Amino acid sequence: MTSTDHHDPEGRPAVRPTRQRRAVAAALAGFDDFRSAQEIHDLIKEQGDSVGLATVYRTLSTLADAGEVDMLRNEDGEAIWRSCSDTHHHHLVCRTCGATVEVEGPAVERWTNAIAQEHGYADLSHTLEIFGTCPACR
Amino acid sequence: MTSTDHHDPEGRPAVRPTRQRRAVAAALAGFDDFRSAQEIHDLIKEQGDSVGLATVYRTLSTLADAGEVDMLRNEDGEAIWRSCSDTHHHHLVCRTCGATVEVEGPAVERWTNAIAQEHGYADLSHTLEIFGTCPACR
DNA sequence: CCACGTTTGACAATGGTTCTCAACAGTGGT
DNA sequence: ACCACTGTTGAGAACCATTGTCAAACGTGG
Repeated sequence: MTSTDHHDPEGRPAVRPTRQRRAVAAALAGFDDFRSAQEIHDLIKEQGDSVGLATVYRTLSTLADAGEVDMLRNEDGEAIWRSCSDTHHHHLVCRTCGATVEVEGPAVERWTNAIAQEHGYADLSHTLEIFGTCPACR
Repeated sequence: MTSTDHHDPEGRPAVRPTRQRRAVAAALAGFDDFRSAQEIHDLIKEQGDSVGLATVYRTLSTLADAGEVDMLRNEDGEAIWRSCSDTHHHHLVCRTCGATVEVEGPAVERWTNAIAQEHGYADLSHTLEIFGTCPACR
């Protein structure tokens, strides 16, 4: 590795700050519930920007890999996204309006780890999402 | 409602025992991990039967509504199915071979209910699935 | 055996997501 | 400022799981 490569000291490939990525970030900053990629794409359009749908998907995936956004699936299996805090947590999502409460469950984390170890499973991941109807939509 | 309608006393529409539904049930009896609708469709073909893919989907949905099979989504958002016991439970699923352990989590159930009530959410449902690598695939 | 409502299957249609690939745009060096 | 080098983008095609359509086939109770 020489001084001419475009990687940072940790070896990650360079990520360029483009107009499109800024637009996606701006859109993400504009809501705090979960939205689909298409909805985010529409939001960007409403903000006067123009970013291709494929780019929205690419950017969201990248951000999710970097841990900067949460991606989860609604009851239909569609991916929905939002920017998130950096601690591991779960969500209580309103089925009707999408209002989201971020919840932590240390007890749950411990429980899943215990169960998995008990059965010899390694390299764990888990999903825990609660769907319901929020007070405003009742 | 007269004696001529084809509904049972509870008002549920009649469900007819057809060759196709028997074939799906037979296929479901043949494995105890989670399979996609397409895989189940293939299994039926291997068993010498022939059932349309749309019918497989319809039958699986019906069985899921009736609580006779579990449907959940893998990490790609695809629906996967298997016959299940009748109590509410969660799953520890091997990412590689699909081996599944059915686990109960009364503590988790209580926790989700408490969290939801605390925030005023009603009409709850929740998903909790653990993915990992089983001992055999390690 | 009949009449009626249910179920099925072949195929089209949907819809979310990813792929393709040529045009474009940051970057670091000169 | 200019260049060469790559990472990035966009339009649209391609994918693929899932659902809709509708006429033909089937199970049921009478």
